[in-house]
Amino acid sequence: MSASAKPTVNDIARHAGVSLATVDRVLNDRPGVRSVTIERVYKSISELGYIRDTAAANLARRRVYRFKFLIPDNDNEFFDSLQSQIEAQAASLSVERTYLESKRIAAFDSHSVVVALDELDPDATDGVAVIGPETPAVRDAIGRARDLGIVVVALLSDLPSSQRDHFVGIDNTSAGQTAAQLMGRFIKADSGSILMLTNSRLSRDHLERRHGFDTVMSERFAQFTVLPSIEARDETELLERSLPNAFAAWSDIKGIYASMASNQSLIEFLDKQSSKLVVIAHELTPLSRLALQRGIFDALISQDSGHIVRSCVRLMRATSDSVPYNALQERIRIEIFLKENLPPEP
Amino acid sequence: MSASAKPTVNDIARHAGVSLATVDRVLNDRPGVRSVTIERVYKSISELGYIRDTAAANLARRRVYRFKFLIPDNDNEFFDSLQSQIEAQAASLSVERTYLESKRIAAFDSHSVVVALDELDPDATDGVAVIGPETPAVRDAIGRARDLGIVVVALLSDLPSSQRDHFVGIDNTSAGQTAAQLMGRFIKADSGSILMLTNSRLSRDHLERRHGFDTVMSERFAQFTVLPSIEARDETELLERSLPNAFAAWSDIKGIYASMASNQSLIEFLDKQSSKLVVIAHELTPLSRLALQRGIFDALISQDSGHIVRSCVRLMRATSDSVPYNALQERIRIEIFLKENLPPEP
DNA sequence: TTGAAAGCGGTACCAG
DNA sequence: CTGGTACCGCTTTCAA
Repeated sequence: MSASAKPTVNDIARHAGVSLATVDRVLNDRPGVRSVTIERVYKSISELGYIRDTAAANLARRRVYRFKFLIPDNDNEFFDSLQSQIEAQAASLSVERTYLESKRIAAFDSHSVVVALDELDPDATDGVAVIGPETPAVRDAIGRARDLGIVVVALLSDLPSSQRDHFVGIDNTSAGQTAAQLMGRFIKADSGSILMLTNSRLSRDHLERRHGFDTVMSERFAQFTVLPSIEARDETELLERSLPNAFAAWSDIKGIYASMASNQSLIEFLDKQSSKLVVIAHELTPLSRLALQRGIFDALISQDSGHIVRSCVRLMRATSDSVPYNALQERIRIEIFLKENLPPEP
Repeated sequence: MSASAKPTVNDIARHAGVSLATVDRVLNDRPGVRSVTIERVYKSISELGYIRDTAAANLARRRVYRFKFLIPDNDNEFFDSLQSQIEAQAASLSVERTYLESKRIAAFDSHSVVVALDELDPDATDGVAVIGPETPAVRDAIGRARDLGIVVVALLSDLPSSQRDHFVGIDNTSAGQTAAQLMGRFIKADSGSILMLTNSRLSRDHLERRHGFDTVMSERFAQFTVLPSIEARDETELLERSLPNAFAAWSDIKGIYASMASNQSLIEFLDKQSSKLVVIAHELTPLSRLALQRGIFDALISQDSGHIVRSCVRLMRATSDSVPYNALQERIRIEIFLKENLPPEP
């Protein structure tokens, strides 16, 4: 492979005996070129091994990317961390002509997602990343956005029934299985029941986590009973009613799997609890980090919000330019944190 | 913040009442500008909030980056995966005028690292990432390379006594602690001993892992005895001598912590072993993945080779241009893999 | 259907 | 010390 100077558009123009403008037309398959000429240009391209310099192209084109993130506005530390990632990355991305904006929308509310999607100005929006429930209304709104040429990414919770361009988030079934494996091995007792907590029983990610958890528990740790999920849409509810009720109803609770991402009231409850339970929660946040360090939580299943935002951006850019992307790099890992491998505080 | 068009060099030239060339001189602090003028330009820069467009600058400058990776040539799946990552990323990075090269050097050999470093052509090398032992000779060679203007990154195993510009890899003490936590909780027995396996007792990363492991085991799981590390520089040795010897000498081995990254012979040995042990190994590779899936291994402590190579490149580029970088993004995570959260095969 | 030429945001050489 | 100007690799009018 002759590592000599990479060929440029000028080189292929010369080689093909056409002008720069024609090469550009072919490159961007714009109309107005005879097919013979097109052929000739393509031949030169492959003969010289031309690769387009996207940086130069974007410079000349003064291309900008405008992306929007739609995030539920409920009290959830993980959403907050996502939002602050968006803000932090927006600063450095603006140098690359990429503009990020985030908007909080009413949580657990299909309608507000629809409204937000419909409000998008297709002339000022290249892509949108949305966290939302899997309802027909949302599905249709996504369809409308895409028809307008907006790239749509389903964030955290997949929306496979819609025509979203990508899903960015973890495989929640595997996350549930991972939690179960840890739970089963961490509990020392020979039997007992396990409580599962969630925000909304309606969201797909919860369903998947629950399902994954149940599968592994019943296959490998059948000595334990997994109780029905407790749903608490808001924190107070969880603390004041659901948790005490559960512990009153079942006396042999040995572990808690908290699949939601707001752990405030759970931690408060556990602090008052005398017996040590195995607790596995989701997402690394300031609160959960502290709980892990204090030994209140035993493990955390998490996903990297920085990586998630970067992935969204790369995918939206690539899709918007219809260029390929590195699928491997965009796969969000299911991270496990113990006290010992907690990354240093940011 | 007026999100209006970003100011360019032309804007500051006009604003400061000087020419483009002068602005450029100030920007790249080249000599030949009166300090009054410099002041004036800086004033305009900050008043207009100018941010340099690196893509455009690199285009004009025809800047290329040439980086080299020095990797031990012993039989180690993780090094292989690192090398294939380098090759894979080289392809896509060449578009960004970044050229990656990797070279395998004699393993466990301080001298060959020194030779490889001294052979570097400073006119054709912007940076080097090196995996090597922490010896005075290596330290001095790194010093020489840096004096020649080459950016040096210590890879996987830190070389803090040298003047390396960066360390890219995990915190190995924490990795050892993490392994211990899992080991202690996964073993069901109330006592027994734990075997620790390593490649070379001389490398810093091993020492750190061992130390981390010991700390947590003695603090939290004192009911178990951690045996002295077994060092096996090559695979055959481990399989044919060390392992059988160890099991002959200690009958109560309940777990194995394999801190090296070549697991072939360990797996072969375990396959013949009747009693089920808790086995924790390092690095996700084809072999270790299979062992985890088959239940031969219980957990894997790992680091992402793709991330590592990307980090090296970003750090070398930034350092070579003396521009800032995002330290958070460059922190390599200590990943834990169970069968359940194994990423899909590449 | 094609080409010439003027940029995009910077850099760097050559005069003055 | 400072300014003019020709690029870098690619895109995009405007004419022909």
